[in-house]
Amino acid sequence: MVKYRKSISSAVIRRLPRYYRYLSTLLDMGISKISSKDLGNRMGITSSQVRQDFSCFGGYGLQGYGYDVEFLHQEIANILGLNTVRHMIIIGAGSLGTALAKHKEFEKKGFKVIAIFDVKSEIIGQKITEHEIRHLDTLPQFLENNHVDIAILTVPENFGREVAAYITSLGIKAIWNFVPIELKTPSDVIVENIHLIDSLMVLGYNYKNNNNK
Amino acid sequence: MVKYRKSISSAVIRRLPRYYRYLSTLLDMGISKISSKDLGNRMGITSSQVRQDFSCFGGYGLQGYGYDVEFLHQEIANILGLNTVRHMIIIGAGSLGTALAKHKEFEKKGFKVIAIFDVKSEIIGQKITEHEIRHLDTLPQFLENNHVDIAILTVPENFGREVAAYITSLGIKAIWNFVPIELKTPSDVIVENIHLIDSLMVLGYNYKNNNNK
DNA sequence: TAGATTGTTAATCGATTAACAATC
DNA sequence: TAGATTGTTAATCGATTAACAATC
Repeated sequence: MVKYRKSISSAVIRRLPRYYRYLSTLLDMGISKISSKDLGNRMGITSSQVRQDFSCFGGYGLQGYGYDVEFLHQEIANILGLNTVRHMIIIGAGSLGTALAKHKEFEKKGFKVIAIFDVKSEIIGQKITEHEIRHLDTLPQFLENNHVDIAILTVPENFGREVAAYITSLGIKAIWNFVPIELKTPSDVIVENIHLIDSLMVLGYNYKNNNNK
Repeated sequence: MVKYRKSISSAVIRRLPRYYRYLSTLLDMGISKISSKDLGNRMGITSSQVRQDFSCFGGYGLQGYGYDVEFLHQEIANILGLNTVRHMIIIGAGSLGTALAKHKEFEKKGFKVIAIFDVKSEIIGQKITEHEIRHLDTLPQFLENNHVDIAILTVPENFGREVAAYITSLGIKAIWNFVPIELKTPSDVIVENIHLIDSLMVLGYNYKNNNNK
């Protein structure tokens, strides 16, 4: 079991999925051990950073040898909680919400969509994959009968704040927010933003200024 | 006209869309001037950072007064190039590609989808919004007749590398990549990643560890 | 003018990189 | 054992924050 008391910097945490992806690839390639130098080279980061990052969690390597790929892969999965199934609901069954509902990769990593909500009466009852779109008014009742870990917020911009306030009032503790606004939530509610337009603007800037490398 | 020689750090650039959003809101509220202190408070950052950021581009404020909201808003739009229309093509007409094609907010900020490509013969010719899905084989010809700034990559994971290599070989210089892989591209090709699963894993981690604030 | 607030320089903080003793 | 490579401490680098003279 992994032990660590000091909180890990978010810079390190944001690199973990990337390590995880590279390690998955190595596994697929049948590579069973790797050094920090080799992994760093593949990922375009320094070996120091690789070792520094992993040592945050207690050190998974063997001096003179390197890291066991399968073990390291599994440990990162543990740290990220990929072995626990997380139940997600989607709020907003527009094209983006629908696309996320149809995305198969999330469930493979333990993130399972269990229901979809909207408020447009015309679409209530329609099916997306195996889920009928439910009316948002039925969410309180749904939460009584189902455990929900994460709400995916894909509502139109002008409803973002209101809906976020509503779902947090019902006890939702984690929001994956696709609405291009900053949500103000109680401090025990985790928000992770995907601000598509921000990302596109940064791309546009770098394209214009050729700021790549 | 804005002048600056030294390249601006990417930390600053990534904050610009956020400033832009806040300034849009202020404009909507009819607020015409704002101090770095007030703006910082609203955004949850220090006034120092606000001033430091804007001073990278030459300083837009007036001592003793603050910043003119409309002017600042316009200047950030200029820096980000939002006044220039960028032509985008979508490669991969799955649910995610389709959702992005239907998204109306991009065009409002100058990012216009002009064509959609895929390779599945069953869907070639089908319409998404006003665009017929074209076969990827017709891309070279399309590029001869149309200016394209940005390619949005929404193909399945196993085709990501191949398709990226193909489109860069055809002269594409900017890729908005939704495929959960690292693209290796020539140094004059800009890549901006949206790694949905990475973001979700970070959310899962913070949810588990309640690492929010 | 006096008060407010900028732009900028200096100080601090945190993250990355380098170095190396420990050890497999 | 000798060579390789870790985990960790120290040095460097960059980004954020604080301070303040300039000035509207």
